[in-house]
Amino acid sequence: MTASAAAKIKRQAAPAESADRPALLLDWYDRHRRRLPWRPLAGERADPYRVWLSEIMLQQTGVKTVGPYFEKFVARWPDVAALGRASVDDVLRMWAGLGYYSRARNLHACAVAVLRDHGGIFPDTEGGLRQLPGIGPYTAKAIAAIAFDIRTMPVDGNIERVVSRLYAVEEPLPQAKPRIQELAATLLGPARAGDSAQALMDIGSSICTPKKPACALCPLNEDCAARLLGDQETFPRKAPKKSGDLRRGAAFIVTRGDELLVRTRPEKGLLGGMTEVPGSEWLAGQDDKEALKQAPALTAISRWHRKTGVVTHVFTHFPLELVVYAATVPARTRPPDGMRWVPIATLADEALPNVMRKAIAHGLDI
DNA sequence: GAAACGTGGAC
DNA sequence: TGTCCAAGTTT
Repeated sequence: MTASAAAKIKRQAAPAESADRPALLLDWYDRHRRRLPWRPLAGERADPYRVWLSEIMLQQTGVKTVGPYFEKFVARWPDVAALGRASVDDVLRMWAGLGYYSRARNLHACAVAVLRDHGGIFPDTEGGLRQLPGIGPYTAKAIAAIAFDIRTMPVDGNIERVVSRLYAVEEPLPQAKPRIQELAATLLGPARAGDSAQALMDIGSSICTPKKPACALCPLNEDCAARLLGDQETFPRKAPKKSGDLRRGAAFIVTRGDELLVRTRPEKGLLGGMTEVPGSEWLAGQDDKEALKQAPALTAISRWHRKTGVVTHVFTHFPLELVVYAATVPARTRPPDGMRWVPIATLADEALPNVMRKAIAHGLDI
């Protein structure tokens, strides 16, 4: 067999090997990368603090949502030392509305640990990063690659989708995670690991989208297995997820002049450490009358006024329906144990999750 | 390994 | 309108 014949057979047998995917990826990134608040200009060194902060905020949260929060945080706390000296309550207040509030606690705990145990300098290894609160396997790899140019491939939801399509991975998620991690790592070149990962993320978010991917624009389209099958949208395979049962409860809006009665939720669990108005438990199959029995014990209240309609909210694992009861009490009425009065005018500064903002708006007719 | 953990946007 | 998805971690 001649050399050219052998080469032809090889091309046909293994087209994936004919393209230098890592180089294609980096070329594409240099021309099309998104400009984002936490990304340095091309060629500039990444700031580990900004990389870390953005990675924590971006966990299960969209780029567009994170933008304003990221700007607020870096304006108030320009480096990890400043954040480490802040109070958890201040951090929680700034985080309010972003969701997944344990991230905010872990963010603060991480800043404190970096300050106390590492002299205010982030560890520059994957293993060192992994030890810090709020930094799991993905985030450790992401910071290592993006901030420290360590040759490792973080795999997020975007990269999972891109890689599962590129190789037409039939195994469903989450079982396929180890396999996808391996395949993703083959897209790493000899250098610029962070840019390789961010190239895949950008492609995943703007080209290799969940619905109707724009394959014509993809630098890896020539030997994408899913595209060759004409089956792009069906990857990644995943088992259907079950939604939780509807839970019901009551929220109690008690006003004393221009002040509102609130309390702080326990540190652990749903909306941990956040501010709320007093309320009943949230249970499946609970009715209004049952929920009203759990109203705060205030003898000054002569009657509850049930507001028309309900407040609905959807959490990750269950939908919620809240009925709202309102009442007013005289000036100088003492708050029940564990509760406090806050001026309605300063509610914007409270660590109020969105479900509570909805309930308060409904109860106050705002 | 599965379940808990927020919220908003897109279709 | 309901469903899916978004730079996952913790228990």
